[in-house]
Amino acid sequence: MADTPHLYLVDGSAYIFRAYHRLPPLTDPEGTPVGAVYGYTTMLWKLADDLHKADGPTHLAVVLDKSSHSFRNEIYDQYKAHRPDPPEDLVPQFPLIRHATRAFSLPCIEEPGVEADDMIASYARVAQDQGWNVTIVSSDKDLMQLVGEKDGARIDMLDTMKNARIYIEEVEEKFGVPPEKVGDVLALMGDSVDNIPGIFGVGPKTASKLIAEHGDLTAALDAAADMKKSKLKERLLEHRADAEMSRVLVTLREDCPLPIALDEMKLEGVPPEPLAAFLSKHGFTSLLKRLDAGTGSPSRKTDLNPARQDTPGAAASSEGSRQPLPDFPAVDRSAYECVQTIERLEHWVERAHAARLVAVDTETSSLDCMLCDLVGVSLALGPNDACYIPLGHGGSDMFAEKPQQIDRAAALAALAPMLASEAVLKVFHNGKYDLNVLARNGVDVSPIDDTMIISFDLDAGRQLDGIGGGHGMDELAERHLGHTCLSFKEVCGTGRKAIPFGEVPLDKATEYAAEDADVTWRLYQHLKPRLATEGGTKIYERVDRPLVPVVAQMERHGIKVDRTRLAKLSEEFASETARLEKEIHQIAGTEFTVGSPKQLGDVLFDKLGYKGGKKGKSGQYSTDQSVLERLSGDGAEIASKVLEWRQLAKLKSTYTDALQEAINPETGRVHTSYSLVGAQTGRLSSTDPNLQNIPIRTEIGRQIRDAFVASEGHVLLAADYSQIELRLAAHMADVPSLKEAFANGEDIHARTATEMFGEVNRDTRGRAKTINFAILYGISRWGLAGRLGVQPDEAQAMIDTYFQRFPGIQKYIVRKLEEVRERGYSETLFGRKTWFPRISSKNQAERQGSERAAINAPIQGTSADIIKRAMARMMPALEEAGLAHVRMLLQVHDELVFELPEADVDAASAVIERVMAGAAEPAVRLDVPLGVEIGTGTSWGAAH
DNA sequence: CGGATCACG
DNA sequence: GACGTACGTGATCCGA
Repeated sequence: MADTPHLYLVDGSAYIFRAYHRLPPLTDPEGTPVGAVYGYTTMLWKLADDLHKADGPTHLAVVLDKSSHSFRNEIYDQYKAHRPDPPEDLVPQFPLIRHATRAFSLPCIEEPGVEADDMIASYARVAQDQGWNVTIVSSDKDLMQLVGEKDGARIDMLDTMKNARIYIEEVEEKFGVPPEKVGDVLALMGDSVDNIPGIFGVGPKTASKLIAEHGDLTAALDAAADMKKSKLKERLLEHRADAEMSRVLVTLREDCPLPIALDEMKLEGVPPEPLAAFLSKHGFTSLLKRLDAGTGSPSRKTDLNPARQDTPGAAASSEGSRQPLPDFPAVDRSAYECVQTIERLEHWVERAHAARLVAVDTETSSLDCMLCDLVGVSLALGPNDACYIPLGHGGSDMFAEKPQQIDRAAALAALAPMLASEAVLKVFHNGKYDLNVLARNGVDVSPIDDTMIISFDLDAGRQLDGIGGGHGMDELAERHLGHTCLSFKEVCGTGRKAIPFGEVPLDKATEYAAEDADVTWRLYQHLKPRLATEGGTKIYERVDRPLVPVVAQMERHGIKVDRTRLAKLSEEFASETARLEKEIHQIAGTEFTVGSPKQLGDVLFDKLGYKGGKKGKSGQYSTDQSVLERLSGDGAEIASKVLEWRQLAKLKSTYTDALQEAINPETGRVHTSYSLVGAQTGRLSSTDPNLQNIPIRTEIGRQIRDAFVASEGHVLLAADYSQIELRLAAHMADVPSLKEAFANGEDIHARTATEMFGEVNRDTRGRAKTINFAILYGISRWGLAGRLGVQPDEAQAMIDTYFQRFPGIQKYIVRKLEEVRERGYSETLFGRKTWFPRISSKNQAERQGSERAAINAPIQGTSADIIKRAMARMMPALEEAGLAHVRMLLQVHDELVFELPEADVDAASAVIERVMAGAAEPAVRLDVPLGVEIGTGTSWGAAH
């Protein structure tokens, strides 16, 4: 219905509180905190920009809380009584919210003595009664009471942070009752933030159950009398009055006087001048750019900007730390050159030498850099000053004429000296990929910089909800340059219609490929200076940058696997799983898919009637290992058979089958791909295939390690850091007794057991080990209790003892958390930052999760830094010792795997041990020695 | 495509 | 007995 008006009511006050806690603390050029305001501004922009879109606003108003006093205080003097003062750096942002609203020329409603919720309810109802649709921009649970439809006019809600519409189903999902009953549920459960009492001891679960069962609040309270004796019954009876008063407090007033008329909320367009002034005053440069670049302002009839997909969080986080941008012209793809003659190529190479800095990108026939063919190379020397050199286009149709392009070998020969020249810096985005492709084509590249890694070293962890915090080029272009890159899909299509890049016509290919180089060049100009101003230089230059060529080479080496052995294992696993499956079906008395947790749960707990089935939030019984082990312990034979089936099925599909598939036909080896930006803490991650999770913990799984073998005449050497994270914890938290234990080469878990329990035996050592790990991961009494199989208060006593024996640990945890809360990030000993945007979240689970991660990150991250430094130094050290032929193949977080001639084992072991043990120095002097354990064998399994 | 499960440090 | 319980990853399967 195009002509049905659609009113958007923005709950401004609630938004800024939420934005404040979810966005990083930014300041504008004058030093005023503006993080929440930035989020607010981007939200208004997006809303205003949706004018004329389906379901977008035709009318819009912002509603703010003017004062905290309302009719509710008359009813209940404790209403909102214990609310803490807003944080110091949020206070100056309140007036700015008004300024921002005015800058968009939007009406802003605030009435003394009336809460925003009531005002929103009143406007929503009036509009709905006129037949308008209404969207309330908020996620406040109180407002969910309003959701629904009347005479075809609909009220819904929009949570802009989650970009989610909230309609009847969503409300029912949250409360278990329809919107009109939400008030009854709220009245029972109360609200600690607003200090609404509800009924003590009743939370959302119980509340919604009671209302769903009895219909409404009064009925539920009445029913209490007939309940059987329980705590709940007592409480319902005793606190009935509280609940009834709460019911009034949570009821929204829908009859507030309306200060402005609905018609005045009509959204027609946003005049650009006041908005520009506001954006510029507060340093919101990316928005300002969009305003200038677009057709003027948001919500003009032409859709203003294609580059509007970043979330407030992501945009804000970079906005706040942004350098003033050199004034680059907008990307103009028509400016790019397609280089088709050797003369033109030589011209570009010459210019690259003169510029001494060139952004480079390669295009290939597939995403696997160990299998693909090189299809073209692009270069960029400045904004819009970029070219594409096609080298492998056409050819799928043998009869069609290939487009004109330089002979690949000739072109690479022309490029190679420049790519290898120490005098020309080559900038890539994810250079490891390009390095591998070029190396496979006989071209070495050095020196290089990498914008993906720079972004990671600056902004790891800064994203919220995994949105907008990645380090991919398209994402960074949006975030930092306000530019939308041509997508690969647009160029190559998708699904069955997809074509390889080599079949893309040259004009389109040039636009896509040269743009990538151009954007890389621009990102480099933007990100590189930030390293210096934001303290990222050390970690980038000393740790991550040198690692790129090293890891690239490891990937190219690959590792040999014994295909025959894997195939044999696959067969064994297959026949065993088949046998087990039959037995399982027999016991169950029905054929079902054993691999389906859902079906399995129904069989175990419904059909066979086993007790203790717990359903998770998906409404499905949990059938994980711990559950099955319990059932098996209780004598359920089917459970132990399923466990065995699962283990074998997992090993077969994930390892023995998949690893055979992963053997590269050209090299006969398996080449994983390491991500240098995969883990927030700075660890590497491994994919396609993941070689960092090859089984070792069970005997049957360990057979898979035996299939990783050395080539003829060689052995594999595995070098492990022993207990590196605990050693680092001892150093970083400065715990004398632990440091001493490591210095003396003691068994650290035994030492902990002595300190904690007074004696060492298998039991106390095991407990001590669990506690040691619990400390590294951030601890809760419940978590520890679960692991140790004791009661939470007993676990708490152990934690207390631990902290008493090692007071440095507790001080360290407190200090680190304070630091992260204040600065927003944690730091490793080598200066690697990990950001924790949720560290002060109001959501307890979210906040505590961040706290645990923040305690762990410096330790896990420092360990990652150390092994990375060892890796970067390893080959030069081996070469110096005349061991250049030793090949470093794998890294598994605290382990390095090498392949070498058997005769060199002793010499190489000495070098490897020395490099690994000394990897922290000289940058960091550790108070504990780094222990390294080395083993060798013809297989990886044997090397342990 | 998300959830459940399970492999590793 | 409200909330949800250890940190960091990636691959596979099922089922909507």
